[in-house]
Amino acid sequence: MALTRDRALSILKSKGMTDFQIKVLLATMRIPKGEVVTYKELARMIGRPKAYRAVGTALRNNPLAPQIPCHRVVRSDGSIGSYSAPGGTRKKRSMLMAEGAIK
DNA sequence: AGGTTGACCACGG
DNA sequence: GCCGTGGCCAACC
Repeated sequence: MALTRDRALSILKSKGMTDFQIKVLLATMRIPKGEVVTYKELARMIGRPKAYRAVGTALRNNPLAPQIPCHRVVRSDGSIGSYSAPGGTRKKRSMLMAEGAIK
C-alpha cells in the first residue's frame, strides 16, 4: 500500500523534523518511478534554488526510505550520488536500474 | 554565537 | 577521467 502525503507528513512531524527537511521529503515523494531528478532541481521545486547542498543533508536523514524514493535523486553531472539507507549506493544503483531510470 | 559537517554545484587545470 | 578551490545552505555541536 502506498504511503499517502498526509500520513507521511504526520510521521515526519512526529520525528521532529524541520520544515525544510519535510518539504524536501514531500517533494521527493512526487518523483515518478522510472524518473530521476537532481538535488539542484529538487531545491528549486521547494522554492530554495540555492539550497541544493542542504537538500542532500536533509535526504541523508530520510526515515522512510525507500518508501520516500530518495534513491531517485542524483547529481547534476549525471553521476549517481550517494545513499545512506541500508544497502548504500550500490543498492541505489540497482533500484534505479530495476526501474529503468538509468543505464 | 561561531565553527564544522555534508547523499552538492561550477569551474579550472 | 581525476583532483583542488570557492561558493552555497541547513543542521549540528
